[in-house]
Amino acid sequence: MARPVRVRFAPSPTGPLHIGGVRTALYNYLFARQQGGTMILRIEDTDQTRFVPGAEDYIRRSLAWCGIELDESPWHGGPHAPYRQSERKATYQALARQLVERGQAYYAFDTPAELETMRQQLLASKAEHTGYGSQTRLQMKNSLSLPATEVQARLAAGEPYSVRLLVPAEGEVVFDDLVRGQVRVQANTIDDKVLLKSDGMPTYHLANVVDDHLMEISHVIRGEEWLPSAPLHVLLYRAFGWEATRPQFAHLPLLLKPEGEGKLSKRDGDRLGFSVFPLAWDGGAPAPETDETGPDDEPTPQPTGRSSGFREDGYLPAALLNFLALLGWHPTTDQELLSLPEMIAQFDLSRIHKAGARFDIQKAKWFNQQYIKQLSNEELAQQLTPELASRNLSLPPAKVVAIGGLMKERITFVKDIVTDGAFFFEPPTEYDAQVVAKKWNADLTGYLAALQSALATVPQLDEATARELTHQVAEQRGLKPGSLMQGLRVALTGAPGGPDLMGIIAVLGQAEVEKRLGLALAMVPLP
RNA sequence: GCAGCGUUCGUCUAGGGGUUAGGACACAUCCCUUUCACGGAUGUAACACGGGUUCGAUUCCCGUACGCUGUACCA
Repeated sequence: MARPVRVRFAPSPTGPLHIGGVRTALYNYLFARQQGGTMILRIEDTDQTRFVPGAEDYIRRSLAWCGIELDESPWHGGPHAPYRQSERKATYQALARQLVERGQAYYAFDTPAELETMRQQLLASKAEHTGYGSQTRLQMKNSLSLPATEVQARLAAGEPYSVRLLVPAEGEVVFDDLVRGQVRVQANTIDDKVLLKSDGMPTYHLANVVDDHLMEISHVIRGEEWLPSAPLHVLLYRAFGWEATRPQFAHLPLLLKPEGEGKLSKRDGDRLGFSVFPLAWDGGAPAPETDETGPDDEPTPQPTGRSSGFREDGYLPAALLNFLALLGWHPTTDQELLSLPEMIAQFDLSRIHKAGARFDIQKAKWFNQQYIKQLSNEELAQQLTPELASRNLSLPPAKVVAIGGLMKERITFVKDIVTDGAFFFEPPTEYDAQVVAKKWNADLTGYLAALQSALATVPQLDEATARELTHQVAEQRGLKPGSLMQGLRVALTGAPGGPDLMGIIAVLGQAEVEKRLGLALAMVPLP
């Protein structure tokens, strides 16, 4: 029982890594780090027809961006290399053969067309069991139903065959899931699943069980979509005689659509305007999503091959991880802002929720806002600089830092500074109509004009002198500063609200303030 | 259809035989701010339904409904 914790994240390179996959990877990582265990990444690329170039590298870059570190992987290597299933083919074949020899599995010669025909017949006859199993296997073409000589002949002739698991006709499969507790299933409801495909590649079931065993995986933490096949996997461990070291299962709740029914899909992101991928993806057409090919589904729109990602949308990796971690798990306290080390310290498989979690992008935004607020002005400036550069805006570093400080508490994404704080970079093109109507009178224009000429009297315009000057000029004219400030703000920025006015003036600088005052004055519609 | 899993505010969730059922997002109001935001305070809002067990059930059991996942030589 006290065996070293070894967990794995095992994605298929069939397209960009889904955000649900990121959460699965995160939970594995949290558990591994907390237990002082090992985090392994294995590429499950046994379906050559769904292989997408670039997907594997996308997975690597995504996890790296998130800060999910791997101890063993195709890229890091490790004691159980290779970590790509396509490179482990011989192992699966040998083990599958072993199973056949021991009578735990058998050869099947049915063609896909024959299987389909049989399925239709069984469905039509309303048979109790429609799968390929104890009730039906003797009606099929396999080494159980065919004479041994014919089996040998077919094999010798090089006829394509698959290997299927011989599932016991009776009995119950029982196992403990760390999230769901005891799960029990009647063996006769489990199909004789294909283990080895006729192309010589293993199916997920075989490769997964074999690799988890060989790689000494202690805990299988994966999505709930695998729960129905877990009993089959238990049977496989049993057939191999690996029950004693079988990993413990933990099946995670699914990430659901924000509205409506079903798993979160790429379409939801497109429709509702958010990403479901960590990084932007432009590596060609993603493989069709398997969760969208059901017969009742509306036709899947042709994927554009291009999707935005959380990174490009402006999310900080720490915020994304925090948001994701709480979708299905909750610490013992009410604390919601959790750093990675805090999550590692508090993570607990037994506190994972059982029901699926709807994906609410609102909350993700809130997390991002919180994490931006925690950034120092310098850190924020560092993030802001490339954002500015991409829009051909350039400012002295000190001003970028100042702008960051001014805007930090009023943005959700760093790039919001460019839009919400556009006035930092160029004069307003229009002035808030309400304020103009209410506040732009002779008092104000006189004040603005006086302020404009007074600007030259101060050596430099920092926040303190700005405050001094703006108030002084008002008092000289017998006016209360308070009544003038919003007018001044609109004259300078065009907007009725925003960050501290004196801070804005300081960033703008003497020359720019004078220029904008002139601009505003020229606009004032006075009789 | 069959199998498995699930069901606490609109959403993420805490809790658990006796609670004013707690927190967060969102929403609303107020305070702070001569602005806006941040922050603070307050408010609206939930135990799917029906039986049982029990002095007492949202909590335990059974059933129903609903939902999800699976039911591929995809993962």
